[in-house]
Amino acid sequence: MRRSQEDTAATRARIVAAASQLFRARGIDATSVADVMSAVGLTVGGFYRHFDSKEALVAEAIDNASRETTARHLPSAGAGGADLAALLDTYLSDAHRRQPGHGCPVAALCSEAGHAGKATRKAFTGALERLLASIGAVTGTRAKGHDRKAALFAAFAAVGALVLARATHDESIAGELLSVVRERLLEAPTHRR
Amino acid sequence: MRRSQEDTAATRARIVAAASQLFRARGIDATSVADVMSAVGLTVGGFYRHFDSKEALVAEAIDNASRETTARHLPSAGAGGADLAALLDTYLSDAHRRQPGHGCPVAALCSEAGHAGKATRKAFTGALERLLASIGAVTGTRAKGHDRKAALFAAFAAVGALVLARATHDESIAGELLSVVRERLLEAPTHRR
DNA sequence: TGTACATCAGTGAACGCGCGTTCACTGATGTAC
DNA sequence: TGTACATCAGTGAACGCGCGTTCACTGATGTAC
Repeated sequence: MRRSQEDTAATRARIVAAASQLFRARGIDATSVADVMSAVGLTVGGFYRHFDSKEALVAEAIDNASRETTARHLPSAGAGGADLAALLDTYLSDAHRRQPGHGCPVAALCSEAGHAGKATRKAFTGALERLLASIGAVTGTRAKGHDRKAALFAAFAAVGALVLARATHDESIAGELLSVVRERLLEAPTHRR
Repeated sequence: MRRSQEDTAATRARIVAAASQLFRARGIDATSVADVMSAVGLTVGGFYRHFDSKEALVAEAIDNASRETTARHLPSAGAGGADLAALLDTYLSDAHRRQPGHGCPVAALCSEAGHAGKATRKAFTGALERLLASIGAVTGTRAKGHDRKAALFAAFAAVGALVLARATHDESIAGELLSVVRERLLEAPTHRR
């Protein structure tokens, strides 16, 4: 039966939110359209009233996750008060490692997105650009040369360590990877205030 | 028809080699058993004379790729003559970025392996341990504290940058990621001889 | 060394299954008068 | 404001397809005597 415009918009948003979480947590291929719809309490058939294809949902889910996590990790972006070390510490937290479904989509989908379709890759590239822009916002847009490179270097190490820590299901290795990057950030702070 | 023992062993090795390349290049899910077998010039049916399941092949293919790339990147491992900067420079080369099928399996499968079965995750963890051991071999097994952490940090940054560079199909971003890490390695060498 | 037979690598077709997508249908919502 | 009708969100079943795996069969290889 037909629903009101508000209900329709709300349902669409719930589909994107559920997809966004499931894709990050279980992977894109491993999550079916039926999985997403039943997570929202609906049946598969209705999906195509909201999206043209699964890939359209994937692209929107990645974009949504990217905006959401950026806003969460950079509450004061632009104000210049953000701290790279603090941001990376959140990024490298056990909570982030254990809950990929609520975390950075770039880390969650990095090796899978490359094998996907054009729309998915485009959305992933957008998410990556937003991540790099976040580093820029934290180090200051005027920071160039060594400062900015050091910040990017630290960010890559953080993403790399998080991804590898998640991929191995050996808790001791996972813990070591993250703590090495954390300690290194404390030992040699990579940005100056 | 039955084949000689040598032929059988050779066929098995060719299956592993083809699988190893295809899984890294296209992804595990995106590569079917039929794809692998036809790459070797055989039909699907014969596959199960060599392996119990697709996952058994995946595990062996990851292990094979790991040993192969480690041997290639660390020809003088143990002799103490290897150079971390040189190793990372090879790792960050355009050739490595463009040919994931012949490169590091850890970088190629990092976000996909975590969603796979137990045997796959075990093989991936083994490959990761071998990668970390390589860093240890290059920095010297006796190196502890800051030196070793700096080396691991650099390695994570290299893996992270490579994976992200491959995931985006924006050539300019991809190139920037790798060059930032390369420059950073030259600016502030992360290991002492 | 020669012979008879069991083994088994590889073929090609078939299997059940889950996937993305489509479709006829229902009935509340939105719109035109 | 009220009425008649077009719209369309959601259902539930069906579709074609590709997947991993199985199986009867073939014929060269390996083995027992």
